[in-house]
Amino acid sequence: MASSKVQIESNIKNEELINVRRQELVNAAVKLFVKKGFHKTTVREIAKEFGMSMGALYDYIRTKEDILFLVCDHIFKSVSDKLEASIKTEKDTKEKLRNAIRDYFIIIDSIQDYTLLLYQETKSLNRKDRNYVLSAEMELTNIFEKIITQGIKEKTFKINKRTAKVVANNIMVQGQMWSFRRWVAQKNFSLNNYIKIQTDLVIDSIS
Amino acid sequence: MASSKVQIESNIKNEELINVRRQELVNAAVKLFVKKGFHKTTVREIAKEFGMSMGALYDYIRTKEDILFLVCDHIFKSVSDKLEASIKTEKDTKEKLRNAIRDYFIIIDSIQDYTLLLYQETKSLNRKDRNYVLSAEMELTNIFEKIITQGIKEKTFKINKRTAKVVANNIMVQGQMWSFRRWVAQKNFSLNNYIKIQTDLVIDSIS
Amino acid sequence: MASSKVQIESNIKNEELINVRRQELVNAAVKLFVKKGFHKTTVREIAKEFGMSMGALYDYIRTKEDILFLVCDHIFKSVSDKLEASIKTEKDTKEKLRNAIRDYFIIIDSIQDYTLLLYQETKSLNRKDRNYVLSAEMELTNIFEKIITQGIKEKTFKINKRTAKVVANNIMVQGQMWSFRRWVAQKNFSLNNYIKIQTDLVIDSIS
Amino acid sequence: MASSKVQIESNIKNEELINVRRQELVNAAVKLFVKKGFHKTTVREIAKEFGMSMGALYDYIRTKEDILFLVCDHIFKSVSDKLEASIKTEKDTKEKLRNAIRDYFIIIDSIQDYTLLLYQETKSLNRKDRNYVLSAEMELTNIFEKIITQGIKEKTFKINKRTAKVVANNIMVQGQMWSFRRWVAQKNFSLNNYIKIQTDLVIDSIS
DNA sequence: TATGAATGAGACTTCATTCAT
DNA sequence: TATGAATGAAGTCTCATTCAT
Repeated sequence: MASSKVQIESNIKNEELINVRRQELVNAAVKLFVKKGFHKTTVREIAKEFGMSMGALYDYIRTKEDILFLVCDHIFKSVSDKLEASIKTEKDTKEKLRNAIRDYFIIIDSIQDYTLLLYQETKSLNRKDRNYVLSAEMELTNIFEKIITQGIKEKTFKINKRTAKVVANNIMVQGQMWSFRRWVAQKNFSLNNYIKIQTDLVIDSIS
Repeated sequence: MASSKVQIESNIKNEELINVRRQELVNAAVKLFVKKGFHKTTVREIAKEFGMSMGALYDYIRTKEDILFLVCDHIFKSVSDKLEASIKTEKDTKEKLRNAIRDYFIIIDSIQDYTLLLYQETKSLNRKDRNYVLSAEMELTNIFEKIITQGIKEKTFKINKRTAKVVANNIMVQGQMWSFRRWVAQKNFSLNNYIKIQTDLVIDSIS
Repeated sequence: MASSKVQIESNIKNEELINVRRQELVNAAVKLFVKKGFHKTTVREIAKEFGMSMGALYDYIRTKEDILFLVCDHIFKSVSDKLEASIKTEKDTKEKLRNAIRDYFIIIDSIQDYTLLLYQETKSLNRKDRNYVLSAEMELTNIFEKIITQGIKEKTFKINKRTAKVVANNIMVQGQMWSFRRWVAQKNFSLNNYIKIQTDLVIDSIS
Repeated sequence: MASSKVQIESNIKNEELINVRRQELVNAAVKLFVKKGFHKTTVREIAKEFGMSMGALYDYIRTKEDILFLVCDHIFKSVSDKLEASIKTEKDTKEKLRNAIRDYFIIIDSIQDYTLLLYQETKSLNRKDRNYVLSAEMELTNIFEKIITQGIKEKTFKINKRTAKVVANNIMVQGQMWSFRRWVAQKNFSLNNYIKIQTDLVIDSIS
């Protein structure tokens, strides 16, 4: 997996404790960020949800922005881990793509609040952290691109390589669309429905 | 056009003056919002860019959020007006869809900073204003949906009506993708290139 | 006099108001700094003594350190203005030096709390501001050095130029001593007494 | 020697351990205080430099201020011990004064950072500790006063007793001047130079 | 005796909004 | 109608000190 070790400084020496507490912190923060957005959530609220004092919270991070980064990193890893696991299966390429799309959409659906958060607050990160998140996103996109490229080699898909890149990106945003256009997508379709329609459209457009 | 008259209260009686000033205000604000985001832009900065005092600014709005709404409304109307104009031409349906997609993508490209802004800051609006913007967005989507639906009737497109809705939404987000995934889209493709690839994919998937 | 215009940014546009308010601010701050020192005085306390809200206070300065600088600048100017005025009189050189020492010591005595403050808190300034204050101090020292140097030329004083520099500095610190060693100086001597003794010692050592 | 036993409470029973550790503590703290000043140095930093945990540190002191007191006390004793040792020699009085001044200036020079610290941070001590340091300072001054007084009795020096007190204090501050006006003193003179000039001035003024 | 995670009060600073002029 | 000084609540972050282990 990606996992270039996140480096956020901490006053705490016990590394294991850092990991445990940061996980708790992410859980606390995500709940609030989803509800109110990053800017309207105060550190005090996060500390309260975190169940510790403000001082203790700041033993695990340096700035409020660090919390957002931890959250973004966590969300990305959730998707990434699950998707990579699902890819491992042996299937013919077209089937593999169908499955990848399906699994990806299901993952997105299961964490849709997070997805929304990820795409709305990324811009609040500093340059370095934002780049980290973007490159993480790109890794995900590459998974789809690779499958399609393989299909091209096998003559399963009749598009060129550049188009493959566009299609891979389309799949990504169509997944995200399920979250951030939920007012139209989820009002009109069941998840299975939506998956079937989108998958067919994609396959049709490249076969 | 859409334009259910925006209702933001003002101290000023002269309606024409209100409109002129608000347009200036939008221009000032948009520049700053694009650069720094809504939350990190201060009202003082807006007033300065606006070229008036804080007091004067507050004669035209009630809260900072009102400014965001004016901006969002303005952006949406820009897109909407231009797109509706482009639709008016008499062509066969497939050509009409191609043209609509092309024009839409070109509009998006010409105001890509605004697009980004629209999709990142909408959540900072209050419920009422957010719904207004969302419904405006839906109107736009409907333009594409209608063309496709007509194509279905004419047997030009061989998909069903429900799929038409998905395709229309896909077109919308693929246009937006040009802005908010610019780091990959615009790095790899020219606008014309991108338009051609996406249009072909769409047409292929529904023909 | 010195008065290289102090440049501290302000939100306020009316320059005269800035000057008036900053003078009030200095008066408020000095009282507290003298009593509790710079670090132990809170901005809130200063605002209260200042008689305005914290927000208003921060319209006239940028950081707490700016307040310290304004105070230091004000103290220095008080001494400098008064001393330069006293030098203007026409007298023979030895008498001129006696008078300058006397006036300087009297000034120091009249603002001894400030003197103490100046020499204890200067280090809390940033590099630029500290240098400004130090060079202001040096200007003062130069006044004495010049008188002595003139006496040397006139053969009134029989020391060399390098020693003159030391003597000028000695006069400076002996004046300051009246403040920061007050527990011994002021316990044992009246101001007039102290002035006479120190002046005689200086004159004796260079005549 | 002076050394009215310093009384700072400790959790530790083993007195010898206390002394050893406190000496280490002083060494750690002095380095930081000199660099950043008392207020800007955190207890955490001291503990780190000290090489122990925060808890351990607090076994040897009660408050942060205690550390400052230990440091001040240590500095004073360094000067005091060395100076008293140098006085013991048998010489005629004038020579004895010359030697005492020389030795004092040399000591000051060797610990000039400490000197600076002592005179800038003393005010941060509580009343009791501050008085202790001041009286320690006075003991030092007395050394000079006694030599001069003896010279008066022997008719070597032709000033009165009250003036002797002033001269003794002048010597003290002229030594300190070498540190806290170093930007002018040490830029223009070598230590030997400075000592010679100041000593001659003093001797001339009282002979 | 030693560790270091945790506390919590309080510090500095910002900024949307108001209102006397 | 316009100005801009003033408000004051709230935000982020720090740090001396404690205490369970």
